[in-house]
Amino acid sequence: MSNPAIQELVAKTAGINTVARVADIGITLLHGGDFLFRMGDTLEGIFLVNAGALKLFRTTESGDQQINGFYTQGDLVGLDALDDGVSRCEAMALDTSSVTFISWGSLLSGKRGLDYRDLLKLAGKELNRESDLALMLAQRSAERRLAWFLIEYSDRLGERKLAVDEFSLPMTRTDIALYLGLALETVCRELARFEDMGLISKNRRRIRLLSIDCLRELAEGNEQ
Amino acid sequence: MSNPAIQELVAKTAGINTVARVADIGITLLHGGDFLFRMGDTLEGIFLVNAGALKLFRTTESGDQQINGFYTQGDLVGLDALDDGVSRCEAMALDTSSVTFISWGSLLSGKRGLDYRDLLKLAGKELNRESDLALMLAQRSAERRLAWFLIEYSDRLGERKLAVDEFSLPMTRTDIALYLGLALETVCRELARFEDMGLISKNRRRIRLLSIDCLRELAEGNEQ
DNA sequence: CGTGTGCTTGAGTGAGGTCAATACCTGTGG
DNA sequence: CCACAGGTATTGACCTCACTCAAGCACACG
Repeated sequence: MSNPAIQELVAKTAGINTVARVADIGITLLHGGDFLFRMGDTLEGIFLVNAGALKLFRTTESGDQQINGFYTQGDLVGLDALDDGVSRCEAMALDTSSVTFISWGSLLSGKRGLDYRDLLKLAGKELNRESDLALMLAQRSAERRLAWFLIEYSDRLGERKLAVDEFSLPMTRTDIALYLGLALETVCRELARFEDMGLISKNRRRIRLLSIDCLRELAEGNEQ
Repeated sequence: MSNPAIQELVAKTAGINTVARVADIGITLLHGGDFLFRMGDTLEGIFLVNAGALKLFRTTESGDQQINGFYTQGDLVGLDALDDGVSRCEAMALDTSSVTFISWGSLLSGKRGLDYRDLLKLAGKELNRESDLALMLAQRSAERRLAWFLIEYSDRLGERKLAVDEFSLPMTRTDIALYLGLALETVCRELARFEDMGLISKNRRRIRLLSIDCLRELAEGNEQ
């Protein structure tokens, strides 16, 4: 998140994550499995993730779920209710997480140094993110999808100045599979293949990228 | 060209169809295959589609393209540049089409009775649309994707008070395939199967939906 | 008329899904 | 400290659906 106003906001709220809910500043603490909001909820603002990780997903009538994205520190969640104020998604904590609620009013009052232009930019970023996901899902190869997933995750860590080549994934293999539109077994197998090829090493959620360049090539669909 | 609305439009704008953009009225006339904008173009506003049809797509480095959506009369195109003003997509006319350019300034000046809230709502709508697409692409079944495509197209015609059960598709089978992440042959075969099942009748681009309810069931993933 | 572009249909194949068995890791209670 | 349970991850065997390659058809246009 390159916006300095948001960076400042993250900095200000760092370290308050032991309080369950601090009404005056709008901080909420969630545990793994807790919902931040459900489908059909009316959202009066957006949530800034201070720590932890959330997944945003939709459930179809036939019961299967599609994960729209994973959100970690510095990300803003809740833009999907921009249309009519009602969320069509559910947001669930993957882990112990802390989020700050920011009402539309407060966001646009100028007190935070943000205006509707920034909000529009954020919406544009989110739009591009969804569009990227759709682009990827339309490519069939499981290898490519998974390489893309790892690279995207790594890149987003890089934006936060965290290590890009070694990290712990906050989500289960099932979540990855739902995100990428694959079977969970395929995710396991593909990861195992990457390990055999010397591209990564892994131990459960702990991942080390041994050849980011090569993974990036795979993600972009270039042969070799 | 049998569509009377388009014929009228062509008559009205006769003689200016070699001009890429008529600045004073902001109307652009496009022919099938013309680009409205390309990847990397800076967009100073959005485009309202008056008539015809456009496809919005992205091309990857490896050359394959993913179609993000089809836009017809009443749709707004160009929100994908909301982030930094630069489009990551290409917009191409599928057919003889007319679009009106609306600059950000003019859009937000209030002259058109719109403000940034409306724009945010539009962005939200677009976000949901992309999200729907991603949701669908993550479902593997070709049958379901195609049923969803037909229903979505029909619903959008309904929003414009047009016939929902009989229409001409403006795009080729290849475009449908790229949109849905399928092979073009699969699109043909699946359509043929729908015809065998008595759900539709078709003749090239001309489609008649014989059982919308049944198609909707298929699209939503409910069995039978 | 031929030629091009888009559409349809067939045959064969392989990537990825499904089902099933096993291993691993963490927490709980005896 | 060990036994057990439940959630998570891995691996194997099998099979299906959709992709690829290929050929033929239909319509539009010069």
